[in-house]
This record gives sequence, C-alpha cells and structure tokens, in this order.
Amino acid sequence: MNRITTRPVPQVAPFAPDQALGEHAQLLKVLAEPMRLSILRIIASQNGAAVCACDFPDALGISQPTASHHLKRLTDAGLLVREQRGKWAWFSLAPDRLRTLQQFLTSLSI
Amino acid sequence: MNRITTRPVPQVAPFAPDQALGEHAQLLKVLAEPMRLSILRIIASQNGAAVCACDFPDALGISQPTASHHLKRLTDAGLLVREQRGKWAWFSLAPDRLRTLQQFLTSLSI
DNA sequence: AGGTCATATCGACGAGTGTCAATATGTGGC
DNA sequence: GCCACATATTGACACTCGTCGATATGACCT
Repeated sequence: MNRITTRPVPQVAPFAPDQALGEHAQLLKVLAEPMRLSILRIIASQNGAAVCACDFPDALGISQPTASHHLKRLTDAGLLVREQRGKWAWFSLAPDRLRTLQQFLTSLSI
Repeated sequence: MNRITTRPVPQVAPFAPDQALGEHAQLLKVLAEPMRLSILRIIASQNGAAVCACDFPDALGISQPTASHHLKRLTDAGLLVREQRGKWAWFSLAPDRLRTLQQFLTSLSI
C-alpha cells in the first residue's frame, strides 16, 4: 500500500504578516460588530445620504454614548464622513474603504 | 439667514439588527485577525490547494497550539476545509463564504 | 454672558479572545 | 498492545472592546 508516512516537504515560505494585512484586519475589526453594520445599513438604505446622529439611539435601541462611540469608530476607519449642520452631526457613507476591502477579499478567494 | 434650528424629522425607522447581520458580523470577526488573514493568504497563494497544518507554526512564527486554534476558527466559520492524510491535517480554501460576504459588503456600498 | 440642547469623552464593568505551556487525543508503525 | 509523532484541547494570563451613567464640550439662541 502507498500510505503517506513521511512528513510532507514544506511548500510554504516563512510569511511575515505585512503592514497591509494588519490594516485590512483593523478595518475588518471595525466592521465586525452588529450595531455598526446596522448603522452602515441604515445609511446605505438612504442611498448613502447623510443621516442625523440624533436618530441612531432610538432606531437601534442603544444609549447616546454608545451610538456616538460606534459613529466615531466608523468615521475614524474612513467608512463614514461627519458633517456638522447647526447643532446636529450628520453622517454619510464613504464607500472607498469598502471597495478596497472587497478587492482584498477577492485576492483571498482565487 | 436660513439656519437650521429645529430637530430634523427622523428619516430612520426603528431597526432591529436581524439574524443575517449577526452572522455577517460573526464571519467578519473571524476574518479580523492578522494571523488568520495570513493563513488564508498562504493557502490562496497555492491557488487554494491544501496546505499541511504542520507548516503554519514555522511559517508564521507562532506555537503549534496557536496555529491549531486559528485553523479551527477558520474551519468552523466555513472558510477552510479540513482533510486528514495519514497523521497530517491539510487545509484548503472554501471560497463560498467569502463570496457571500463580498455580496453583503456590496449591498452596503450602494 | 448665560441657557439649552446635541454630541463627545471619561470611568468602570463584564464578556470575549489571542497567546502560550502543559496535557490529551488521534493516527500509523512495530 | 505499545511507542512515536501530529494535532487538538485545557487552563491561565493579558489585552481589547461594547455598554452604560455621569460629565464635559460644543453650537446656537436670546
């Protein structure tokens, strides 16, 4: 019988997780949160147009500090754009980052 | 001047994060880790063909339990397929989950 | 300047997780 | 059965993060 009994020769060269990979992981971490996905979906459902920050606590059933926290994480990650209108803050989609992430995921699919 | 002084009328209906959103978030959590992205990239660089589990500790500079842990997370998430060959475990890409995730990200971009 | 309201920040708590050493489980050869 | 080795699991530790109440900051009006 021709069973395999010897350790396979390594096909894999040493692989240092480069900086780009770390940045992709960082963006994925921001996305990996149901409330933040909900925020993105809400804004996307308005065709990406701006939504008032004041709407999110009620719409999502979370406190105002928590909503503010998530909006900041999304904005810092470059997924949302913040705009001040009078006393209110409005947030709209910045789809570029999502596009580069999709390209990265495509490179993993092959 | 025509400044805005009254609270904007809510455009947003109450939004309960549905189950699908939670599942997407769960998959994104699995992906949001540099070592796991490295594992996926290594396998993708073999055109998705199987790679021996024994190669990852040296290739990534991590311990054997840590490599096993990440391989399990990726397999449980449906991103990898495990196959036993003699004493060795081989892991190959299961690209379907990545594809549905890409479609979901597209639905957020609009 | 002082008041009002929207938003941001702070501090604290609990839950989850990446990592490792130690150990257990599984697989094949004798 | 017993041994050798590949892989999985366990337990412990440090660290991150989602959440909230309390408070601070900021913008506008009078």
